[in-house]
Amino acid sequence: MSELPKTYDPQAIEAKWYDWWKQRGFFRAEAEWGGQPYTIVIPPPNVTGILHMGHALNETIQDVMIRRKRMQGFNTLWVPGTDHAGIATQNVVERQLKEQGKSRWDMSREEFLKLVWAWKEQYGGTILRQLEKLGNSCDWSRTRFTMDEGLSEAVAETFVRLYDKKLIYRGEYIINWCPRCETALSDEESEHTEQAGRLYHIRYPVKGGRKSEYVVVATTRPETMLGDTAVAVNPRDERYAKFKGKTLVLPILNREIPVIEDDFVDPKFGTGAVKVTPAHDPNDFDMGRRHALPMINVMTPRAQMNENAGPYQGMSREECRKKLVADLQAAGLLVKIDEHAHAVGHCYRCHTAVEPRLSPQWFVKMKPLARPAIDAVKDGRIRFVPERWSKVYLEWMENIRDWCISRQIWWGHRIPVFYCQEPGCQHEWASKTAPEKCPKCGTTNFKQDEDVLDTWFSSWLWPFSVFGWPQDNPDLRYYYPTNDLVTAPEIIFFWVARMIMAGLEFMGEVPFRRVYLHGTVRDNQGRKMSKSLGNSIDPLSIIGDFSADALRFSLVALTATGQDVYISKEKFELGRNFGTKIWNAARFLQMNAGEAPPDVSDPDFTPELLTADDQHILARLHKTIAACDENIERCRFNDYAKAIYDFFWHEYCDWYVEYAKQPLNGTDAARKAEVLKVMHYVFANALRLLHPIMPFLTEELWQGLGYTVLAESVMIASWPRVMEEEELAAWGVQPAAVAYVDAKHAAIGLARNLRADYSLPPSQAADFVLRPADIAIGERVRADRAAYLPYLKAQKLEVEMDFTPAKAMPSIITPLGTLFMSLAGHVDVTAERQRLADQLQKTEQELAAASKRLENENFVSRAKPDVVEHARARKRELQAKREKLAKLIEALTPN
RNA sequence: GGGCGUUUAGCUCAGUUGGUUAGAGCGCGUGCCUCACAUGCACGAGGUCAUAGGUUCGAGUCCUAUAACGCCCA
Repeated sequence: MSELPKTYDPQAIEAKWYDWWKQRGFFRAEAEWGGQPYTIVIPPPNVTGILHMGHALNETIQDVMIRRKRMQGFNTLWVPGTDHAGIATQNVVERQLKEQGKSRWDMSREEFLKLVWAWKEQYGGTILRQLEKLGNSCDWSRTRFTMDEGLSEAVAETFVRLYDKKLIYRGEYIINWCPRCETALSDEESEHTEQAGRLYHIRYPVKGGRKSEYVVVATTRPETMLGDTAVAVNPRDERYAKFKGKTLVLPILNREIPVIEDDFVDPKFGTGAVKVTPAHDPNDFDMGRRHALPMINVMTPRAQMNENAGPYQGMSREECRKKLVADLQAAGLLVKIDEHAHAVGHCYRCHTAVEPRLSPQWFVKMKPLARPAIDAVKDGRIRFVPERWSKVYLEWMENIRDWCISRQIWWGHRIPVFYCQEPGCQHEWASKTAPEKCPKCGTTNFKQDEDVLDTWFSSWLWPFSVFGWPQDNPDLRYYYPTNDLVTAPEIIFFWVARMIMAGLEFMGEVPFRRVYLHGTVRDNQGRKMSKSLGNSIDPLSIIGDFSADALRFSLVALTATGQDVYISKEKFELGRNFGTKIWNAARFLQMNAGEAPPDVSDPDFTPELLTADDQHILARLHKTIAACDENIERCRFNDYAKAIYDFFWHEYCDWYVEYAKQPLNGTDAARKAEVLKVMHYVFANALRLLHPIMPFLTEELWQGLGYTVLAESVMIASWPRVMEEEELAAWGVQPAAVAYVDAKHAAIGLARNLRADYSLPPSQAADFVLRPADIAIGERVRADRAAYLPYLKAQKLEVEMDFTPAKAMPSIITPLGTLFMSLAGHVDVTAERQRLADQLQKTEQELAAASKRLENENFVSRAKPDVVEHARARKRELQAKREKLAKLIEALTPN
């Protein structure tokens, strides 16, 4: 046991212990070890991702849960990994190609995928290495990637199962199309943002009518009119009754289109007449189907106008809008342009405005999958924390829409559907493995679907695919279902809901019991941290400046359950300062303990040797253990952090360590040994309570203070067990002694106030006399006298049952009795009398309020008995205080 | 348009089942280099708990309405 250095150097220490833990295999878990499992699967970060504060919070919370369960002796497994992030990863590699003046179309699919894999191998693990810096105790030997062989098999398996159950279908529908990524997106991947747009009012003349006969339609997207195949009005809208059955002439293209009637049209919006563009708007698409309208696509996949756009062919959608509006104006067909705010979908990966586009895509029929997943939450098999998120979940699930799972990119799981190319056969089938021939006609002339699957189609299998499903195996049986899922509310729909559906569909069992949704990490002004705003705080730079422990502690302490957290660099001083405090307390203990090995193995305190202060700190420790347990169980991680912070700093350091200095510097060897025993016991337990949130510092001190006699590492030491009052009493911890120390703290506080009232500098000693409230207290204080002196900055403290000051002395009423302060100089009697009179007045006010309450018949008869009793005791206390104050004032009053 | 959240000290936020005198960290003021710690110690100032009603013996806490801010969905 070498001496702890004067200052704590986290950088070297954190790396050292992390490597050691890993090398000792403490993060590992095996099903065959048995016991009760506790499992978490990591929300797999994007393989292109780098660590940000949101991860840091998310990961720290999981690590807190995992580390505590491990210490509690569960067979604890935390599975790490990444997802392949189809679009994002492909974008990264395509950007690289672009820098070389190339595109993926310059090479074969296979060559391109080789490049992506190479990129993944080289850079893809970045975020996982960053998680190690954070201290994550994941079982790295189980690291998974959604494109691994096993996980890919799971994807193919589920696809084929759903395909064969007719829950996956292909069809031509309006989907969200990203013209930059050139792929379909699911509804969830299209993020709506409110934008200042315009509402264009355009005249559509009636065919064969007079010049004054026309219908004015209002649209936010004039360029789509090139694909119009009807104009719709509400059947009950009398303004348009005369146009019923008429044909209009679409301006510019002169296409003849009918006026149709549809209940969908809101007569109050715009002019009450809407253009119908079935190939470019989901609502129009539905109308188009209802009225069997032609569907004309006017754009290319890159959102340029195509051959159906007539004179605008080749223009971008933006250019087309500009030119078209000018042309309409020139033709006198543009009535007006209104300002109009509307929501526009944007690609969640590249933020390009999404183009609703008609195209053949693959979909999962969600309603049948949703039903059991709704029940699982309704009947409590899965609980959300905070509970309110279950409403959000249920609302979405009840109105679920089919999931577009095909993506027109190359990086991802290729859709395992095959098409026979024989003219007479044309068979379509799904297969997990590469087929050799068409199962129907036997030809080898077939081809596989070109598209890949949405990344979330592999992520939704994560809680069981990581354990080797669809292969039955011991891991899967042992670790599934997992226990807790920790994630952010943004991905309830993307991921959480879908995992629940997949778990129930493929495993017949929920994937996890509880979902904890934490808030978003924001900057000091409440803005989301983003690259473009430049307001991000890099967790790694915080680790560099403060330590991973400081990062973890501060983040968790500042984040209330389920609420967003605002942070700035300075806020991490909270954790750093706390770490420093602990470090110094450890040094103090080590300095006093000397070379002797700590006696922590079996706390066998000698009741006669335990002072009230010893008993008090032991009682508080066990209260703190209970608080830590409860708060972690209930996902109140900030309260857990606060409980251990307050105990360590304010109970142990502020009070107990100060009390301990006297016996430690004294000559009573037995007392000294007993105090050291208490300190070690408290410290060894506090380190364990702290370990989940400050793993590195606690390990350094566990080793440094020699607690390895208990366990090789604090990581695998047993989690403290709460002792109830009776058990503590048997141990020598008496409630009366604990109450006495509470009163002592209050009395010392009041005495310090008194010193401050008289502006006594710390250097000036002042002696005190206590007139105790009763004989027993007097005895206690007399025996404990020495403990008061440093706090009171006093030479002596007398205890006199019937003390009457010979001359005027400042005094204060404390729970222990009346405390008098002797001053070297002259006391201003008038000022002292005024001081006491002020206190008397305040007491009178409180007493009046307390009395009034008790005089209320309704209160006495209706409030709970213990509340009434409490109020009575309070009143008696105030009465006694009033009497005492009155006497003190009387004593100062000249006759 | 529908839903959710937030509103408590100068700032950031706790306040759990309605019950004594509403708490913390930071910041601020005053005094301390007290032999573990100035990344520290002691003391202090600072609150009509967003507003208006209601329920109750009793409301920061429950109900209703309003306002402001934020988020999600359409």
